[in-house]
Amino acid sequence: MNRTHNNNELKIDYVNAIVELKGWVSKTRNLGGLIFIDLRDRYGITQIVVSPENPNYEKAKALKNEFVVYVKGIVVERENKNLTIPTGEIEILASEIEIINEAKQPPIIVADETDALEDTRLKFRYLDLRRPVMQNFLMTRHVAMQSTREYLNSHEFLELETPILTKSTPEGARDYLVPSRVNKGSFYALPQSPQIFKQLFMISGFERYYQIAKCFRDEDLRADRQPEFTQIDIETSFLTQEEIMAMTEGLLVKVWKDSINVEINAPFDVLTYHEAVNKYGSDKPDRRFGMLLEDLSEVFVNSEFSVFKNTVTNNGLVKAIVVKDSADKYSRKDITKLEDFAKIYKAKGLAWLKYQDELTGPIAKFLSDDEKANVINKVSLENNDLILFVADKENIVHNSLGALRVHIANQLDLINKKQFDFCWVVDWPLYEYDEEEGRFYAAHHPFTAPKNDQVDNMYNNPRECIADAYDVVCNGYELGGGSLRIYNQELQAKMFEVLGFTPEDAENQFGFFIESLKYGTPPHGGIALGLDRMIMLLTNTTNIRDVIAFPKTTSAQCTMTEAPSKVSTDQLKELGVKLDG
RNA sequence: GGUCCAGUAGUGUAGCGGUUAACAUGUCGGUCUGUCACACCGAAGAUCGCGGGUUCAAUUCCCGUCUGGACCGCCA
Repeated sequence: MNRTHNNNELKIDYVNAIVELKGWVSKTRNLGGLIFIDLRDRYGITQIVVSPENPNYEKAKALKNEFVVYVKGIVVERENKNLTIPTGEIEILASEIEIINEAKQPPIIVADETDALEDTRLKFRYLDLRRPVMQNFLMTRHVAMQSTREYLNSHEFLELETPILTKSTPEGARDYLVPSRVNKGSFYALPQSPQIFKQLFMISGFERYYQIAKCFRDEDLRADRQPEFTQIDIETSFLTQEEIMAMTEGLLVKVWKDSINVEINAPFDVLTYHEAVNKYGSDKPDRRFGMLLEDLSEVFVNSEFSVFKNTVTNNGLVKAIVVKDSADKYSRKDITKLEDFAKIYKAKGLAWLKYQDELTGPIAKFLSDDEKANVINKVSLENNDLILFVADKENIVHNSLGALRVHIANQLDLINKKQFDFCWVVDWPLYEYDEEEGRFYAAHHPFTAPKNDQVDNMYNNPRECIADAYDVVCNGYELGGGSLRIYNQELQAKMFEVLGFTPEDAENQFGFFIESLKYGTPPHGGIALGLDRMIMLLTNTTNIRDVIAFPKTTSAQCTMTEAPSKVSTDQLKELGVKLDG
């Protein structure tokens, strides 16, 4: 009782073959006399037909959705063909039907167009994953992973593993902690990324490493963020930034080709961090549409309009985006909604003008004729354009206008959803300054090297110091990021010093690593690509849960297993852990 | 930590200060030999998330809470 074919295999040239199939009952259509059964497996659907004179007729009548069945029969050409499925020209005249297993009525419709909400789908994920769309997402994931391995293997990379139980570090995301039974009071941390280990592989002389690595970060979730996620983690010795970027491009070209048969063009455009932020208001710009940020600060230095003028004189910026040919599409009420949207990003307000023969809008009366002419000129305003201004501190201007730009592009359907726009964002600042804590943080991570000519800036002028760091961006998603690493022990120690570590702190947290740098460390660098986001792009979904087999909800729970869950007091006692209340 | 949206038969939605709580789909029964979202006829199926309050009366209004989702903060 084995199967001879899968349910997507049998075409017109199999007519008269005796075949045996297995699968799930996807749908039955009982016409009173004739019964049609759609038999589904992961490959596709085959139609079974049973007529009243067939000895299996009663059995066929009893079949319900999601029963697992075995069918033996002869392939025949259909009277009425269904050309929308690959097997639609044939059907199986059943000579034997065996119910392998029955099924309860499923809580969700097992078909591409399910009617269930995500809540229900996640609770019955094993049924949700029977749906062909979901199977395709995970199959694409499989192909992308194998394609990645093929590419990296053929470029002399070694797939090496690193520990899941490792050491907590204070920098970066919150750690998931695992109590140690053998060492009561001590904790392992799950890795946020294998960063230090992959650098140690370089020190060990492996030269080219990769790992499809699970990473864990105990931070709040988003549509594109899960607490455990997968990175394609790569590290190389002796390569330049340009070489690493070219290698990454080659990988992405192959993955896109193998997974969805799309040719993407390499090399990708390269933007500096400053260009990206200034033009797009984002360090991960979506370049599939225009509406770039325009700096109009100079126009308003001496303006009568005090809101703009004061912002400029207080080191803020006045920037704007122009929504082409859309003044008539946005009512005052609509613009108020846009303003509310901008306020989410801390903008104090959203000023606007419409150009309909002349500039109109609430702020028009505050602007001189010169200023109006300057605005029109500077951003090449045309009739029926809408211009939206944010005047604020630099990062607020960029954040709010950057988000608004994407928001409006979605509203007006300006984005070609079939397009893949890749670019690199390079020359990142080495540090970020935290106003509240009055200290510098590593913008990337504390092992990122400053550019060669920036070593002095590292401690003399940290705000301006540029790193050898690069992000690869696709359609507004940060697909991956990497850097050349510090391979000089003194420089690494200096880095910790600028970050506010005492020598003792540095020794406690990273002593083994600083020590390792002393034994002949090759220049090295790498990149990590977010596999889940990559699959989102490949499958054109906007929900990371769709491309992860068993994901968590936004409150970091699994509704199916109900993890996380309480544990027994015995278990806690064994670990030496006491609960607070 | 914060803001916003949602929670009503198995599933997805509608609805309303007083209802026999509606529709679709699924389920069950019936008719039907070429369907492929089969069609048609009929039936069953609801603690209106949970707790409290207002009211003569709450599924409906208010407060709290839980769950799901989107976003801000957070994510070296």
